[in-house]
Amino acid sequence: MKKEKNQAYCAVDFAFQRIGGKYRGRILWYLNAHKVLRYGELKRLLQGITTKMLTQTLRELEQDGMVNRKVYLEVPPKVEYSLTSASLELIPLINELREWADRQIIARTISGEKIPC
Amino acid sequence: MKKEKNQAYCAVDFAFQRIGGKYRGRILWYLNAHKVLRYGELKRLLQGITTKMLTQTLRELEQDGMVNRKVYLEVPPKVEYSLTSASLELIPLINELREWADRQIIARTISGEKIPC
DNA sequence: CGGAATCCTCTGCGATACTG
DNA sequence: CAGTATCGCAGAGGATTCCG
Repeated sequence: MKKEKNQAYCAVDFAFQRIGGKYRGRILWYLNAHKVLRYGELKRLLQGITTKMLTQTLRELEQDGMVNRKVYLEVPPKVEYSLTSASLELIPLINELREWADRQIIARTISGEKIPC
Repeated sequence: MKKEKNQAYCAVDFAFQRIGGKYRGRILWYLNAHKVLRYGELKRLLQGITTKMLTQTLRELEQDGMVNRKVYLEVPPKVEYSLTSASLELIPLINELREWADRQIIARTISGEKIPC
């Protein structure tokens, strides 16, 4: 049976369905920073992600029109991922989210916490 | 054992941990639109949410410094929720996310889909 | 009115092994 | 290299009942 993403109740939900989840945000972020990334490069950047989750997340992003997947018919195989026009529009927003988060983290880091990356 | 929110790997993750999840986005959005909402008003707006999830999500948002919780010592009880300075900074971003989503939805609605709210 | 307490289901995600 | 295929679990989220 096909997995149906349950209907969003409103636009806010629709947006979060597309950028939420454990890795989506970072994948989009890395793809923007590097413009084009191969599967293995993404895997290295995402440090510790399993092939299952990476593949699954990339396929979902692709279905949502958030990434382009370009397959080169070579041996060994080569697949490149990049942002689409839709996800590119999102980058400035994700960047602002990141800056907001940075400010929050700094405000709390007086007590010692530190967050890498 | 206390539930520890696992450390964010980067600022992008930190942000999504605070606004992700099934209801957080809409709760923040509604709180902004109405400025102040009582527990029951939120419950009505969120249509179908259980008391468990609403209470739990509100408590997490409170711990994260994303909402204020004001208890009135009356009978019957009265509790009001509102945004904090931290979450207020997020509103313009959420609004842009919403507008982005609207554009995506319209682009797909040629095929008939419709999303309320 | 604004929850708390249980119990239960489902699924996001991880670990591991295999492949064209 | 870029995946696919299984198995398994913890935790997100739901349904229901009770309470000051």
